[in-house]
Amino acid sequence: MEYTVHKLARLAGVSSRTLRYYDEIGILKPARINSSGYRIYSQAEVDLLQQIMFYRELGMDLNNVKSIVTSPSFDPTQALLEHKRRLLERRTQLDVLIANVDRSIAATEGRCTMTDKEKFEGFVQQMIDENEAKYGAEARQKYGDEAVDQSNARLKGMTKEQHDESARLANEIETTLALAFETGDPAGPLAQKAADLHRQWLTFWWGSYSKEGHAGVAQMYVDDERFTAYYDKRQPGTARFLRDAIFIYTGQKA
Amino acid sequence: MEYTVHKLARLAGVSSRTLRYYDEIGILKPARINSSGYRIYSQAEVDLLQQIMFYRELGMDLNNVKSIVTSPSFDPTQALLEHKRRLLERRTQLDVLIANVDRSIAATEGRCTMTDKEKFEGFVQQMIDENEAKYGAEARQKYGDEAVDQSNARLKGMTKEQHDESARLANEIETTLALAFETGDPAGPLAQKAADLHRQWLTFWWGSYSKEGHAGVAQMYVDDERFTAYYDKRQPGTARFLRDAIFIYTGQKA
DNA sequence: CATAAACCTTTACGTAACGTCAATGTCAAT
DNA sequence: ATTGACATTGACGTTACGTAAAGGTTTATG
Repeated sequence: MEYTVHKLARLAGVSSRTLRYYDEIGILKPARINSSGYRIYSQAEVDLLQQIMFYRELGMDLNNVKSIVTSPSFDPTQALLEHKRRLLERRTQLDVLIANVDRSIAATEGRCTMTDKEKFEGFVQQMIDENEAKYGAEARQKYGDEAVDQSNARLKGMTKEQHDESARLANEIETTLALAFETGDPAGPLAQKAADLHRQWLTFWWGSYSKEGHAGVAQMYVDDERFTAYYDKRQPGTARFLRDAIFIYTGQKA
Repeated sequence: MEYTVHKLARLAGVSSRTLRYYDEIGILKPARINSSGYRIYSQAEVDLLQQIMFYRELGMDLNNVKSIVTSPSFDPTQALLEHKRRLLERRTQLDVLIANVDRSIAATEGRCTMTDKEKFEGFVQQMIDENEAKYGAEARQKYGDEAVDQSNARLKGMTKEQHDESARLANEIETTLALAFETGDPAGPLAQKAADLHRQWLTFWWGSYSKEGHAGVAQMYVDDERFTAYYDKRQPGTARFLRDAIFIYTGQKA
């Protein structure tokens, strides 16, 4: 199937100006130009436009999108998986916002009180998202393939049950950690429970366990922006808090 | 509690430039200016900023936001209820996008085909949103309460409808599954129909769908005695049969 | 066959919501 | 007393298009 600008624009729900602009900045060029100078798009361009729109939906600026989709190592399928991960993240952020608005409604009715900080929960995420959009591409380029390969290899070796178990653990870590963070005490029972869950989770992936390795990973959560972003996505400072808790758990000096 | 620009900015996760701009365009003026010309914000401004940020999150432009929040008939509590409605809408749209990306992944793996139109499902909504943002404020001012009431009714109706739909699906799964079990063939059309119904049912509850999740649940039906008991209550072996059918449906190896 | 409607083209200026200097003043703490 | 972190007001820059102008092409219709 071939499309002119307007046809493709209507299909995708964007303006023809947008497509011309995308051509201008070299992010989406038509398959060919016909004898009258009209832009003609075909299958590959339809799929690429979809990819671009996923990135845009997730708030990435066109410059970044361009550097990703024009990269020779761009893998559409991997990108789709990444889109899905980001969309799910976005949905949990939306849930935080919805919880926020719920509490705000309750507050106006005097059914509860909110601190000023709580009034902006779920919005702050934006900053992190933008940060990810800015540095994410670069980080992917740095660690990308290596990390992907590694995790894929592990994944193949795991049975589905193991996979489920690890997912369950990861989930429990997240919720326990969120609760522990509220207490503010990395030595407290909740934080130590989170650390222990994290040990279990790690043992899954490594097949073995060592206190040194555990502490090392914990430190990495603070040093490596990718992990920091992941753990801090709900509450900034969570990565650091987890590291502190794990240091105490492993008996490491902080 | 009183805030300077920077303090309030950090609290809300925006830049101080943004707050100065909001002052400039008259959308959020500080409570007062101190003797050195500093902007000082207090409680009312914190709450108003939250409102503004909800509108912004939903894609409304500042001009519209201004005309709403500066209107003498602006009702913060009503606005919060409206925010919630819009956020929930936004979430269902996100779910459409997630379903889209799921199908797109399946398509790249050759597990299904997609029309070009389907590739942009969930994006198109944007246009409607923007349209709503443009003319919504005006319409609300004109029809305000009536529209709100209507949408509230729709929400209530929707949830009941959804509830009914899921019950209907569950019922259909049970009968189809019973018939399919008679055939003894988990790859047959009846069993596959049951698997598909089960997918629909699952999508209802999860808001999204993934093969892995589907297969995981299927395995759980066999592993967890509570579920096994439920599905086997009529015919022992039904849980296992359903799992096999779903594994075939999702293309999983049994 | 003409002609209007509905496309397409490039060029170019406009806009929203800030980001980012620059030049300057204020405040708290060492 | 000075340093560093804050504040102020301009003012120009940027992104991702919108919008209009001036014109060529295609297609449907009288």
